[in-house]
Amino acid sequence: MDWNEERTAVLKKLWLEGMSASQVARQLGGVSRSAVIGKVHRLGITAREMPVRPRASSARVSNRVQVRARSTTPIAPVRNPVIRVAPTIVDLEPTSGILGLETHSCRWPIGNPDQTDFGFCGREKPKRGSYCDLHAQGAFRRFQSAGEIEAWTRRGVPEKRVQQRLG
DNA sequence: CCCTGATTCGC
DNA sequence: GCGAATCAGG
Repeated sequence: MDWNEERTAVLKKLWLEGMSASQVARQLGGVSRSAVIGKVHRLGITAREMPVRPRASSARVSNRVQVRARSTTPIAPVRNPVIRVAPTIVDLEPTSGILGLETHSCRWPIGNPDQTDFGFCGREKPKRGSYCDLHAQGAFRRFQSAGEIEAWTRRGVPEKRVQQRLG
């Protein structure tokens, strides 16, 4: 789905009429809310005229009208597989074993799982994410294909943990 | 949990 | 330019 003139025009119209990004996305079909927001920004039409911003919570006009108005199913968004590789880039002493991990503990594995000194970084991490700032830095890289991963790993990255998730 | 727009950054 | 992931919030 590309932003041809027609779709762009519809986007502008609906957006300037006050539709939310997700509403516009549903209307257009084939694009996500993020795509709409991104496009809106690129078009520079971020600011809409809001004579009186109802301000209050999610400006729902009427629950029952809205529910009934929900139209037929849109599109199954197709996403590429996201494969992440976390190479070992930082050497620190583990501060924790699996059992010592708390919700705030960095999950970065250190050492060889077969060795007794294997553990996890365990240092303070942000609420989001699995790793402390140090380990999160540069730890992730996005790949689109298995071949790309091979190329990367063959580049001499010592330890790797590969997880694949779809969607 | 549902939702909103804003921003970043690999592609 | 594109938009998923993330952020920051209602």
